[in-house]
Parts: sequence; structure tokens; C-alpha cells
Amino acid sequence: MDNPAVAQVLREVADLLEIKGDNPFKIRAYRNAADIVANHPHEVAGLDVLALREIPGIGKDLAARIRELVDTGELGYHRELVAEFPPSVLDLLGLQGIGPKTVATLYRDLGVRTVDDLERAASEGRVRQIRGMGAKKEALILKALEERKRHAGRHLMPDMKDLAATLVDFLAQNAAGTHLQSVGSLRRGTETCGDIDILACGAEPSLMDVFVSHPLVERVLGRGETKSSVRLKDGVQADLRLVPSSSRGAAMQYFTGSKAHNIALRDRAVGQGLKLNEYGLFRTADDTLVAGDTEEGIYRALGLAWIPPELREGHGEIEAAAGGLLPALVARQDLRGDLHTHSTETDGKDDVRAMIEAAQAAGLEYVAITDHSRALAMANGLDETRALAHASRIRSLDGHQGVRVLAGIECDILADGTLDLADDCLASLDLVVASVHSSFAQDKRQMTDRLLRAIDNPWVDILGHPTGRLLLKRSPYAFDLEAVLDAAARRGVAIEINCQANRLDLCDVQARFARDRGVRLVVSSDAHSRRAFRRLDWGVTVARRAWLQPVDILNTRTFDAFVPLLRRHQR
DNA sequence: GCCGTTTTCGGCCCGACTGTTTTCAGTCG
Repeated sequence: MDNPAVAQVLREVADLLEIKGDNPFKIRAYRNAADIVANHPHEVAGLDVLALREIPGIGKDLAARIRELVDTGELGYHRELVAEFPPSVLDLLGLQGIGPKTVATLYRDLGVRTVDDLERAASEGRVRQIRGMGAKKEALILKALEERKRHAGRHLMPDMKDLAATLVDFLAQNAAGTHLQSVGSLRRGTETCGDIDILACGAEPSLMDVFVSHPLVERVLGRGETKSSVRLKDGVQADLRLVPSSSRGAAMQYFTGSKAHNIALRDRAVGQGLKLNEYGLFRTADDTLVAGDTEEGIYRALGLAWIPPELREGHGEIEAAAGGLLPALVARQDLRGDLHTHSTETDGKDDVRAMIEAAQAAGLEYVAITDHSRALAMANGLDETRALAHASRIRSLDGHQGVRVLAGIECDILADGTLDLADDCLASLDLVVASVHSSFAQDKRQMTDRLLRAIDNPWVDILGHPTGRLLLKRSPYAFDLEAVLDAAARRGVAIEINCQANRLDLCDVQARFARDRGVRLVVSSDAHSRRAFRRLDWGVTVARRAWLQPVDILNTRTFDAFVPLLRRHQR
């Protein structure tokens, strides 16, 4: 059992305890333990009880429970809880506005066990009859169900990338010499993906048996000579396609898409007396093969430069490739700094020193520690006094392991657009990321004014996760993006591409729009633990899909070149 | 359930908002 699997069970125990109404501190202990395990550098399965107990937050009970789990693959305590509440009720917690108490009430009073049960109950008007609920709550539930339906079958890109990598590794161990590659929306780097497509070039047909026998496979949907489909846990569908090596490029191109890109490409081929399909590029007149074993060859034969998969969305990339105008896209190794991270001073999992060391390990030259401000009480946010004391401790670590360190803050933008901390405090810090964490329901006018007012504050350097969306869960708040971007461009405030898997905020289209309006962007991890610097990959994917080049992103600069570009140093 | 140089009990991050109340419960962050 690996760490994510252990963490998952602990998290389920916490959720079930919460539904049950158990001691909140016990719930926190389980949730905390789940985070610890998920972020632990070693596999907990390899640690004995004593070693487990040395981890802060893991005591006698949790150490024993974790051992039981990794030794037997099961947890008796978990089983007991599942006997009280069917595990399907955990799905209800994923609905916006539905928490553990509501789940417990719905189960107890209406026998709601599944999302489908809830939908029936709400649409039949039974929810409003429960004490403590009313017509508005029922409408809220129906809206949350509607949102969920809209996102059904979609999954976050980073999760799917990990899953695809697991499958590809497994296949690679069983098919030496085969070229394996995940294609489809995963290769293009879209923020959410519906399924996993894997291409195997030059493999034996027996690879299909290996594929359908993977432990994660729940059901085999189809098994053929060249294509098999399976359903994995969490309902993810994965397809494996076998193609001959001679068609590798054509198949990669075809299965990577997007549909719009492929249609435009085939249209271009037809105009040149050619025909493009998943087997190759052929002359229409006599069916001779023109290209097929590499993608580059296909694009070249069509008079185009090779187009990076992230751009293949039918958003002008073919015209750009024809005119030699494709951007030299930013890559992960172009990032030299991270401008949004948290430490144990607020809700981070690792202290400042560990975060700096992790930044160094991630190949960064500089990092800003930007803990929360006081309005985020749940995160133990900092007031002015604590912020300044924290800043001086952060600065004392400047240069640790050769990393330049900025003492910053992620300061809340309050409902009226003022900032959560006094200007003189913000002025004494090295960098201020301003973000909205409350009052999401304001109308468009209010929210726009709020953001504009925040941007007017001379000590705001970066606007953090600007739209507030949570992928597959919450829509962006209503505001005039164009007005905010124009103000940011005018004032020299940078706009963040937040790398959290469920944020990716700004998104690709908006980031491209922002750049075109003269806004400067940053790519920041918003890391709450030392392992989370990995997320920078995902933000870079967004940036690439936004056609961004290194010059468009402030934190590709060296430290000395970057600092003067901060808004506070511009006059 | 964890923790401890205020140590084996009694603490443990909490404020804003919403909808349901008629003084509060639930959710979110």
C-alpha cells in the first residue's frame, strides 16, 4: 500500500467521523495524519510503529492503525464506520454547500445514501420539509447537483497524468522496446480530462493482456487486437491502442487532437492533394505514403513547423506554424523563482527552512514565503505584528543553500477592496500577493470595484488566483476581467497563474488574453508543503497553452533582474 | 487522537456568511 492509498483511508475515516458527529479534534487528528502521510518523503509501509510514532502528529493509536492498514490492506475501524454510514454518502460531501451535518441529516431523515437519492429527494421537494432546511437550501442543493453533472466524468489533469504515468510504467516493464506515450487531452495538457489514451507503437498484441490485468482495472469494457478499453477505479476510462512503428507519428498526431486542430490539418492536407489519417499522410492521387513515422515529418510535409501539443486547439496555431510565427514556449526549467508559498507559520505543512530547501531542490534560485493574513483565521493568519516578526525570521534565512528568499505575505482582499493589513506593514515586506478568500457571492459591480481598489493599493505586487474558481467545483466569481487586467497592466501589478491542481487560475485562455493586454504574469505554486513545488509543472502547462514565452513571465528572470520589476519598485 | 520545560489532563486556528432561526447551526476557507 502506497502513501496516497493510506492517506485516502485516513481521510475517509475523518469524513465518516465528521458525519457521525464525533470529537472534532479527533477528526482533525485523522485529517492531519492523512496530510502527513500523503506528504511524507518515505513510504509509510516501510516504517515500523516506533518510526511512525516519531512523526509529529502520529501517536500511539494512529501508528497502530497505519500499521494495520499496510499489513492487512484493511482497517477495522474504517470498516466499523462504513457499517454506520454507507461509503457512498462521502460523495455527497463533494457537493458545494453540503457538509457533514447535512449529509447526516439527509441520511437519517430521508434515507439519502447516494447522489441520485439526493437528486430525487430535492426535486420532489422532500428536502425542504426537514427541520433546519428550507426552499433555499433545496435550491442550493439542486444547483450543486447541476454543477456536479456538468463536471461528471471529468478529472483534474495532474491526477490523470499520475494515473497515466502509472499505467505507462507498468506497460513499459512488460514491453521492452515499445514506444509508449499518453496522447489525447492529457498530452495537450487540458486542465481537466475525461479519459486516458495510451499509444503503444510496435508492441506485441499480448500487451493487451498486460493492460487489462493491471490491478487498478475494475472492468474491461472491450479487448481487441489494436484497441482495448478499461474502467479504472474512480470511474476513469483508459484506452490502449496498438499501432505499427511505421505509423507512430501519424497515430500520435491523430490521437493527440484536438478535434478542431485535426480537422483544420486535414483540410490543409486536402488543399495540397494529400490525405491525412491515423496511419499516415498519403498522396490522394496514388495513395503513396508521404509521411507517417514521425509527427515532425507530417507537419513538415504540410509546410508547417512541428506544433507543440499544448497549442493544438484550433486557436491560430496552424497559421502561426505556416508563417514561422510559433512562440518559443516557456518550459519548467525557465522558472527561476516561486512567488507564492506557505509555511507552518500559517497553514503550511513545512517550516520556512524546509520550504527553502525544497525550492532549491526544485531548481529555483529564489522563493517568496507568503503566509496568510489575519482574515483567514482558520489558517491562523498573521496580523501586522506577527507578519513583521515572521518576515525578520524569513530574512535571516536569505541565502540559505544559495537561495534568495523574499519575505512576503498573501494578504486578503476584504469585502470592500481594502487590504487586511495596514499599508505600513505591507510596505515593509518584500512582496505582497493579494487574494480574495471571502464574500464570493458579491455581484459583478461590487467584485470588480473590490479588485480594482486592491490593485490601486501601491503595495500590491501580485493578484493571486484572480478568478477564485475551483475546478469541477466552483465557478469563478463574477467580475469584469478586462477592467481588472487593464488596471493591473496600468499599475504594473502582476497577475498570477496559480499552480494548484484545482485552481490553475488564471486559466490558459485568460492568461493569453492578459498577456495580449500588456499584463505581466507570474507562475506560482501556492505550495503548502515542500512536495508541492512539483505543481510548477502544471502551471507551466497552463502558460504554454496560453502561448507564453519566458519573457512574458516575471519569475523567469534572475533574482537581480526580477526584483526591480516588482510593482513596489516601479515609479 | 495528539501533545507536553504551564506534561498525563485539558487544551487543541476562528471569523464571515447564509439560511434558518428568533438566538443559532452549518459551511467555507
